[in-house]
Amino acid sequence: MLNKELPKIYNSAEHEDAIYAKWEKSGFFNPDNLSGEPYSIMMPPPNVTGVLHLGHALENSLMDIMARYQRMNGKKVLLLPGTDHAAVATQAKVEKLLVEQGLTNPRQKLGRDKLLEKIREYAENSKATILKQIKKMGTSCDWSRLAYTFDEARNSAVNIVFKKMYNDGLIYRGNRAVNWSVKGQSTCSDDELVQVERPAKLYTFKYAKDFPLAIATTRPETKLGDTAVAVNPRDKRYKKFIGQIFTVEVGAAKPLKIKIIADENVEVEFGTGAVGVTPAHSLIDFEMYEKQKSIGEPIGLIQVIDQHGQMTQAAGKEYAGLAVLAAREKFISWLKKQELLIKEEEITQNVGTSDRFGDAVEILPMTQWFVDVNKKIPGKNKSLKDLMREAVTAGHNNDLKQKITITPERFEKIYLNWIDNLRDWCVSRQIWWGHRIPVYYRRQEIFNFQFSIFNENTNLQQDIYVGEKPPEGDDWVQDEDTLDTWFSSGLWTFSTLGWPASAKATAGKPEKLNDLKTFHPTNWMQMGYEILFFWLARMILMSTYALDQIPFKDVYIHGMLRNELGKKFSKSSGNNLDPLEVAAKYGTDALRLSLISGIAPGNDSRFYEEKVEGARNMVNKLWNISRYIITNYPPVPKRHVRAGELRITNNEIKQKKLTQADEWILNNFQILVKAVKIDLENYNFSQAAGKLREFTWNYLADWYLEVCKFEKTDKKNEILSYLLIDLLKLWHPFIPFITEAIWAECGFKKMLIIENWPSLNKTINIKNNYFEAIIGVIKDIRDYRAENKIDLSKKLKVEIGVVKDKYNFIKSQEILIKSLKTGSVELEIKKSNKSNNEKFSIITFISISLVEGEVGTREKARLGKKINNLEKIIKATESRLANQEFIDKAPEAVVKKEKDKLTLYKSELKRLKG
RNA sequence: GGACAAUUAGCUCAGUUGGUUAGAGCAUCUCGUUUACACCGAGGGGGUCGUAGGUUCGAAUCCUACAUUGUCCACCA
Repeated sequence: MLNKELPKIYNSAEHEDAIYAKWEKSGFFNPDNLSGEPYSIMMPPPNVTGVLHLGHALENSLMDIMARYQRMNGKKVLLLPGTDHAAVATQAKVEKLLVEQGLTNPRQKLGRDKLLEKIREYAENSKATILKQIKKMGTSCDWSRLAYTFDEARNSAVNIVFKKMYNDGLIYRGNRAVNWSVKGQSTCSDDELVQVERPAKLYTFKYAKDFPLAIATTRPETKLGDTAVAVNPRDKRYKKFIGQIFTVEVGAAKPLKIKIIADENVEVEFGTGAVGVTPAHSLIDFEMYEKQKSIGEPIGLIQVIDQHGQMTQAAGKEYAGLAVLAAREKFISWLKKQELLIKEEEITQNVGTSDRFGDAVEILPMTQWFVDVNKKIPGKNKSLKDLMREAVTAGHNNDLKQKITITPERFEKIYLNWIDNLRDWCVSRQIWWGHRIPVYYRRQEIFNFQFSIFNENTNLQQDIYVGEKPPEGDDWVQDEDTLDTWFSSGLWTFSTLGWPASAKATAGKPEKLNDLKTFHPTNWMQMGYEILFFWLARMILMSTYALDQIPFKDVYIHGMLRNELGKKFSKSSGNNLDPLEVAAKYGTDALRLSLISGIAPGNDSRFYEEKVEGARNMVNKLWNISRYIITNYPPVPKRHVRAGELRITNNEIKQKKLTQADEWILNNFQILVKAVKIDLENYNFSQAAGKLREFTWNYLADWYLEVCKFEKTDKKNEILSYLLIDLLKLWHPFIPFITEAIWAECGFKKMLIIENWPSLNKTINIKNNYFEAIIGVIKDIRDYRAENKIDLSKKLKVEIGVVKDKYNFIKSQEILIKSLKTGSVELEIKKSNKSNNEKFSIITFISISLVEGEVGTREKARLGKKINNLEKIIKATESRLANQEFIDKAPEAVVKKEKDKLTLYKSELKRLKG
């Protein structure tokens, strides 16, 4: 009757939404309803710019596997969901949409408030979509703690950290060369640049006829702002010029004073060995400028390009107002006319472009807010860089318990290398969608600030207010700029847990006061390697600095998903696989399983529909196995046995209540339970799933269930129930929906999601099991039939020779050998008089009497091949054992194994030849 | 230019401290609709583990060099 209710094919669409609703209603997604040791994972908040893609689907699968596994292990699990306002990305996207709708300059036309309104509308919409999609993935997160990087609680955290950094002198407003997107009218951090290769012209020239050295550049127009030429101090050709100042007239507003300076980084061999230094328009040159200043040999700084990509007054009357390219042409034609141009060559060059707006960035000197990564933190004698470094090496505060481990290890090196090269982090952005910098100025000062191009002597200290809340009095104006989105994302592990504990965030929810204490540092964080620097680094920075704690203990780095050709999935190339469509077609479980199969930590993997198909088949196989067990072996609840409990006593085992097959499957199941635990704890998701698949399909379905059709014993019902129940638990983290659905079919009232993770059954400790040997016999017969093309209906006469003391045993397996898909077999079991001292071989020979004459030659060929192979191995093994060095140096166990193998193979050979 | 990875069956990938006939899934070929499952079952074929050296009793695994592919960083002024 039960089987009538269960269709042959598992229909995912029928179950998924209902099951998710049931889980949600149960309250088990919320750790407040769980007890035990806390375990927390913060979901990397997806941007509110789009929809769920395969990368998200992978991440959700990984996180949910861990969350469910830990929950079943009796932990108080928090998987905290959230979304990211993704400052630049979102504003850029909405502006683009508005432009497409015909609004030419959204910022100007709409103004701050109206544009923000539009962006908010878009973001909220997108947020709702993506959250719905996360639910669709089956992710077991606590929706009551849903967070957003741009809500009030997170804003308060941002302001407080900003203020703390400011007070510690780690955030400063400085005039530095920064990356500027003309199109986006905003700064970008170094990490936000995407390097694009493109052809360029390299011009070699002299500033003036009598200038002693030539320099090369791809940006001639910036040379109107040169203030120095750098040479290597060991360069014999130029050494004598170091320190000299040359005044040249190149058409700029004022004659340029070019100082020859020394810089170790200039390569003597490269080009002319001399570098024109333009501090205003090159990050490296700006560093030289700062260095010169610090050693008391200052050089000038002349800004010749403005924020709109046009030449400034400083570039000279001829150039002012010209676009960069026009200025370049003009300058080149001037050089030609003056006969100063020496060489012109085509090269390819990498240009930093804005990640979000797509234009090549200009380097401009600007007054911006920076996080100083090298300055010592007051009272710490360590810089932020040091904190970031220590957290993954010696441990935060040199405490190994506060050390972050990165899986796979190699990313640790990449991370440390990045930290070494880190410059001060420019955190201010000139876009509107983001946390506004919590800094306030007096009116007249903001006027100066905005229109001063560069004035080192501006001192605004007394007129600046930095704080969580706006200052009193109405003559204060807030800084127009917003913060880099990573500033708020960096706080994610603790800003989501009620830090800072403002009255509002915790009102009426006393238990939440403890969230931070309970769940921080978080236990596990997973992310793609592409945001290692953006995010991992910044979370470590923020958490160690603000909380004096690491943000998480373990980081798991996953690779990127690529399509079957190895290309990145991208919207523009139209090769996108929509995870939701795939889930609709094959089921969410199949999608999840396929995403985590065949992946190794940190490595990219390819994803294609066939993979999902395979996973779907696995899911369906499990469905049918369950269907069969539930139908034919009454479910355990009816027999008043607790889920997963197997009542087998040592006595029963001794009394042979268990058959060879029973022992074999129970043994292998113990091995599986152990292996899955180890794999999950080492984040080997793919391997754990692989082993589950192997057991379920190849052990349970292909052998044990088949055996059960012929071997009827009292214990079968209990064993099968035990196996099914615990197997469902093991599978649950990977394929939560179908396992929960089957669980309900079993008749359990309690949900699978909070069942206890299977533990090892200590009564099952069986040695000397020979079921593998039975399998060997059966396979031999099948193999023979198939190879010799003998019809299953035709009777096959098989003789099995068995050593004396195993005769009764093999006799007892007669029915299995005859029945297990071996076709029609007439079995004759013969006693061999040999004594049995061969551990491995209980069956010494099988001879199959031939039914038809022509089969003889086929069989001879088949045997010949086998014999050949065996002889080869025997020869190799013999020569290995003849090698004295092998005997002397290899471990005893290895030598013994070789010896055993040799005896085994020799007897096997004898059998085949005989 | 620097760093990191990958290179194993037609394809996609495993291979956990070096241990001896190198595994899986898909594809392919042969056979089979026997009431859990054709989203199935049984069986077969297919790899000198990128190349060349080295270490070792023993190497897909460790070392060196090279090749190819990919990624990241730095950038040529």
